[in-house]
Amino acid sequence: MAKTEGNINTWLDQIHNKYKTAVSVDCVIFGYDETGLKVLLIPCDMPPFENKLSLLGDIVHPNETTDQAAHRVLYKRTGLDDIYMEQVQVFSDLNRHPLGRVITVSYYSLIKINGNSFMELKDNHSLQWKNVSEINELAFDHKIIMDTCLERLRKNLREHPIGFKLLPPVFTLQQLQTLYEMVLGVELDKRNFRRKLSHLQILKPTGDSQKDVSHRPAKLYYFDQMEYEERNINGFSFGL
Amino acid sequence: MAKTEGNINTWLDQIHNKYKTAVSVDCVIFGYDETGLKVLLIPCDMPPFENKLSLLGDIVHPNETTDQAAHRVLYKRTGLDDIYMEQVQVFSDLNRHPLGRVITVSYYSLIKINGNSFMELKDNHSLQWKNVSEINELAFDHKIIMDTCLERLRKNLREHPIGFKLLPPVFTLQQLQTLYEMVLGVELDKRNFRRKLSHLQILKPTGDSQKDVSHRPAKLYYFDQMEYEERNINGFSFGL
DNA sequence: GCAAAAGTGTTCGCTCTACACCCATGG
DNA sequence: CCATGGGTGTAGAGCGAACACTTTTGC
Repeated sequence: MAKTEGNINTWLDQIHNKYKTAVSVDCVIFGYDETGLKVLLIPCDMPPFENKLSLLGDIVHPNETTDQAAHRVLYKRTGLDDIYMEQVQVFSDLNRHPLGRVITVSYYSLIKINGNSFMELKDNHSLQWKNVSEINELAFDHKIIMDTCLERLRKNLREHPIGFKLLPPVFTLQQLQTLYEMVLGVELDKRNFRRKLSHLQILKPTGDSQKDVSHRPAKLYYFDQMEYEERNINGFSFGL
Repeated sequence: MAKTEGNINTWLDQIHNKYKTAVSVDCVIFGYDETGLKVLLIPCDMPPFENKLSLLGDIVHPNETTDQAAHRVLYKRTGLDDIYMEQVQVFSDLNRHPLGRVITVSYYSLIKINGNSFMELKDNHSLQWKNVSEINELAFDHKIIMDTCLERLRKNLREHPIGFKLLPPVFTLQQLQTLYEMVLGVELDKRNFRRKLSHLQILKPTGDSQKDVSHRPAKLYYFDQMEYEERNINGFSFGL
């Protein structure tokens, strides 16, 4: 795009001087294990929040979109790319950041805690997974951001097949049901849950079963993305 | 919030110098009349888009949130406040604005075209309503923004009772049905539509009927917001 | 053989869908 | 009395909810 006329070209300069605003992204990185839904947090070193935890975020660089910034933050901290991410909402309260005007774009992402060894790979000595239910306060307005993203996650979990993104590539039906129950905070009927999934035809058995369990071993399944996309051109509802 | 340490305080200054970014809002203002769903547009005077129409937008001021900026834009152009508005999505492509980096937050709002006399009241000589179906291109990336907001509107129209916000305060069931059909692009069964609304119990008859029509006059209804809020603590689906 | 979790069918009520005729008014 | 849109009921199919017992494995 051409930057043409000089007098128009002063426009952005004026804006930068008059309206000093920084733009950041904040990532609510959800993970899941058998103890519940977790969020990846880091200690905050900025006054007055020195003793609080905060979400992972950064200023948006001049040569990247906010989506790219969010992926960059995630990659830098975890070494993971190709991760499901969704833009949620802008937070722009005037005093949300102690150092001045920072408008932030929030994202949530879903990653598999187990099966990813990033915990050892990156400079994440201070990163920690914290159970969502145990998070009472965070630095800045990050608690509100987290709650907003959690609501969005719950809504999307009911409308789209994204729950699998929190589980290992191969899982049992019971694991999947427990995930839904924990994230949505509801109890589900085992038979109804299985019938619904079986009807959707988006899970495929691997042929394998659990090993080394002291009870009847459960069959293992994987989510068939191709099958889903062919079958659900116009989306569907989980209706859970 | 305290701006404390000097060395930390330089942080935002550095950011402003290094990451020159402006933040704007763009409003997709939907209106509706019997000819269809419309969007309020204004001619663009910025090269290279001089002959195109654009959405209504503005830079976010230092003393306002993006929500407030969106309401300000709407009020300044139409004289209307207390209007339904919803934040939709951030657009941040690097070259979306010819004068430099402008990250924009998109909103849509719903207003009643008839029954509002703002067309004469404000400096809107150049504002125009344009049918959504007739909009093929807009300045900047505004067509994409409009399409995104339209999708969001359609989704919300199915999940929440917001259709009334596009109609006069008092309307017939046929008007309401036609609105749904036009915005969603589907045909609805008259009897099923009426049964569903009657079951929801959120429309109340005014007791009046249409006047001066050369056929049986239709009863007039209004949307009872209070009734809805009491009845639907956890929301509901229109399921259309 | 016992503990522990896996796996499996049926009934009931509700909601969605499809569909056709009489009614009230103005001219 | 005719033209125009307003207004109404019913039957069938599909979906969600509730509910209990048998199976397979490890120890």
